[in-house]
Amino acid sequence: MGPIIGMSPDKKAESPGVVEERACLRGVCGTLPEAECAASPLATSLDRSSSSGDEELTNLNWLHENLLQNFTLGSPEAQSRPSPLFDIEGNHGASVISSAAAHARESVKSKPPFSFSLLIYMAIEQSPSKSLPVKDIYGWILEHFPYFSSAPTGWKNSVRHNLSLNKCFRKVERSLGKVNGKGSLWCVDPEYRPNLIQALKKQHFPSAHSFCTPPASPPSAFSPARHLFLQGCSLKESDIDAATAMMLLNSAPGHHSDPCDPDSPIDLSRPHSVLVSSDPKQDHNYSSSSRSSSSSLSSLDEAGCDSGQGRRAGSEGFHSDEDSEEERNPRLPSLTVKCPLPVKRARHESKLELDEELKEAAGSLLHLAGIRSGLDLSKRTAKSKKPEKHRK
DNA sequence: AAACTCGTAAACAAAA
DNA sequence: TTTTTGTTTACGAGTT
Repeated sequence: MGPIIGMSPDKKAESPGVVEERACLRGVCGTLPEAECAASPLATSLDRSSSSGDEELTNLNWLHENLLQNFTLGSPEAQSRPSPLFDIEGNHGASVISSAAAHARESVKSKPPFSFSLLIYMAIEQSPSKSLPVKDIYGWILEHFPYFSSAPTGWKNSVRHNLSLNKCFRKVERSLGKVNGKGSLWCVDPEYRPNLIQALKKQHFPSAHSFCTPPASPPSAFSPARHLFLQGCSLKESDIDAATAMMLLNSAPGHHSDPCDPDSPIDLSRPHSVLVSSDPKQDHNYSSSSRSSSSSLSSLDEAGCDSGQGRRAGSEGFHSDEDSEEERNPRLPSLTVKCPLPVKRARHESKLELDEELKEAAGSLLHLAGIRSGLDLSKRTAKSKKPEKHRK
């Protein structure tokens, strides 16, 4: 989706367009000491490009900081220290820095350039237990996206709506003994994590993706050819790749346990974790059959690991034991259904592929330090080229 | 033009 | 009883 779209008429005033899209920077700054935020070379890059209104770069900044710091360095101590990219560009004038910081402060009220599903995903992934109750998801979003603090409360409805309808999220009962609090915990279905990562990438750089990725290319987000191309022509996707890679690393085996997965820690060598389709239709998978979105799970379905049916046969959600849940999710404890052989082969190949991806991810991160100064600020995605008027 | 995604609103039920 | 949580349906708008 576009960064700031789908607003109802009453929200128009709250989505002042591209300029405020820079406020995504604020999402980061909200979690970092302001001085550090201001001193970020990314912020200075923003400042330098601000006159040209390169909102995409801003998005990049946001993604860069938010993902790299909040996700990868999500620990408090990590957040308290400078970004690993902090020194990339060396010193900049204090006025430039303060200007960027001021700009970030100005744009507190802009809507995040992420869909709710991605916001939820980020919230859950950032939690130590990789699961959150709805209330904490609200809290995380509010904390990192102050826009919502002043937004109409309907966004909470949207969050719940997403949790319910989006296959990427699964409901887990609170652990025994923890009776405090209402409702269940929500976690990211590891099966769909790659889709969300993919969505995260595509959310910002759809055109770059389509341009750089051959139609018949393997689903790897780090194809060597594309990677080389990107190094030559644009930093943007490599940024995203790096951020995504960090998320992948963050989800690497042993990194954390996943309440949704009895076999946690998550093993990215699982087919689900590497079956990253380039099909944008797989980014978000609402289970509602009324939206015909079951077809959007084609690759997973074809892998024999997903029934393609909504998970809601009633309101049992994740814990339904009456429907085809076992077929739908081979990772459930009671599961006996196994993926077909071709899928197993794909697992093995995918694991090798993943290793390569992780290696390249590290390369991308290193690469970031080297070519940031060579940013092609003139390159924009189709979406960012759109007239900056509000929709509707 | 059609299918799709996404955001939003709303109604409703269940649980705390 | 009120609030929160979860589900479902519907619709509009933008995108592909």
